[in-house]
Amino acid sequence: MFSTPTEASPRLLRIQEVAAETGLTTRSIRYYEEIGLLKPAARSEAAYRLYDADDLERLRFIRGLRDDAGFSLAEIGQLLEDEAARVRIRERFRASHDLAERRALVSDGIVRIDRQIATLRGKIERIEAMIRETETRRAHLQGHLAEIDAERTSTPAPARRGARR
Amino acid sequence: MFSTPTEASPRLLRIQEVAAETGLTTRSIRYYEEIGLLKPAARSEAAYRLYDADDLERLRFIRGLRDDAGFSLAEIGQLLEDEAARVRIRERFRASHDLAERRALVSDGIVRIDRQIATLRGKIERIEAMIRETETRRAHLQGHLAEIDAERTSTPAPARRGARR
DNA sequence: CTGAACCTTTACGTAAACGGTAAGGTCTGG
DNA sequence: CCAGACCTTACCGTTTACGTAAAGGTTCAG
Repeated sequence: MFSTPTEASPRLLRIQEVAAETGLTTRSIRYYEEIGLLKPAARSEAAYRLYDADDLERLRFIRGLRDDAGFSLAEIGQLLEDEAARVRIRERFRASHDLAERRALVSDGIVRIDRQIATLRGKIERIEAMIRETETRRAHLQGHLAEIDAERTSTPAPARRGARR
Repeated sequence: MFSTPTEASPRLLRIQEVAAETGLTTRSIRYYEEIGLLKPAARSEAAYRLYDADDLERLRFIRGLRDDAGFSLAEIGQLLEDEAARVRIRERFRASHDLAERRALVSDGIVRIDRQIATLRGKIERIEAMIRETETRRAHLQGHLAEIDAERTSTPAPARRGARR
């Protein structure tokens, strides 16, 4: 998001390279642009989409949220917030030589990242709650098993008609 | 899944009550049946779907997997495996008075639950990996911030033209 | 015994998240 | 200079996970 302007842009990738790099399809990448998840850093003279390292990172993050965390693209949009805002912020940062403003922009970025982390932690907690419930069911079955075993040791033969010792 | 036959079925619920109880819609519940996620424990004389406590539990679990964990219904189907198998197992359990067979069936149930827990843990690990990556990005921004602050203290005035001390 | 509130199946509609293809412009090696 | 491999927009098709409505049977309180 915030690359210092002293480090000149190393290289811009075209969509197919980005697809190979991120494991997404070109179609998905264009679709994500369509629904406002990200805009390529630039367009070539011939209107080719050109992506920078920030875009790559963002796309990998999107992919993780989709595949690993199981968020819908709508949720991802909320998590990453408005792409328009991102573009504005990025441009303001690159344009600004005012250290105070830069500091504020970077500081803001940290706040947003913290929100993302909190959201991910929330998801983990929900899944952990499910695990606890599942473990309760497991314990229940364990108890059941013990019960059966008790009955078996007291009446080891294939006992017909409930003999409780 | 394994309710002892001595405890008589307390009550069977119709689809709308189940919907209220689980927070699903009747449509979803019927749809889950359609794609083989669960079959109601019984049908009334008039072919009304009738659900027991096991079904409720399963539906709540499905809902958790869908909403909290973000699994697709296909993935949920795999996780819970074939509903046909579930029905078979349930019936074999209810029919069997052979303690050895019962024990085996219950024991099998525990194995399946353990697999479910492992899958959920896997999901948590993937999300934790994402958190770690996000924290790396956060650290990067933090560094950037410190850098700016260093520059600001060395040249407190709105310094034009990079003065590194 | 009737009407309101359930239920059934069947079927068509829809939003999300893409896949595929057409029609055309661009770029690069031989 | 041109073939092959890129890229563009545009549009239609598909799967998933339901929503919604139609046409009819069931249940129960009054």
